[in-house]
Amino acid sequence: MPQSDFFENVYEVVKLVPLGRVTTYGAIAAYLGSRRGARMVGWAMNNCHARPDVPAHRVVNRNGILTGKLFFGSPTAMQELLESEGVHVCSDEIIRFSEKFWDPSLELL
DNA sequence: TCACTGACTTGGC
DNA sequence: CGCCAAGCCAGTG
Repeated sequence: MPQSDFFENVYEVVKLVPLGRVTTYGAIAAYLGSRRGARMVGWAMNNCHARPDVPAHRVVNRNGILTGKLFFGSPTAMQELLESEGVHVCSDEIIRFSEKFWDPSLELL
């Protein structure tokens, strides 16, 4: 076990997110069992720098806002990545987020 | 063991 | 539509 199974679980779910789709911290946390554990998901993403295979840019808050874009090194890196995958972003907010939203506890059911 | 922190969420004003 | 306070869990010092 690398660091923590919890983190690995988060990474696993994030990696399962289809290209062109996005998910939320709460959704992942809910899938793990703790809806309020969304902070842990964010914390796990903070460690995502140790997991290059984890598309953290596909993880946003429940409002569809690119909350962690500032953590990508470049303030536009996250947006560029999403745009590159077909996800339109405007003012740090994902357009038609409802359609792009991918719920692991729902789609991965 | 205790206390602090954090890329969140929700409810209230 | 905006900001504030509380709740939650796990990791680190």
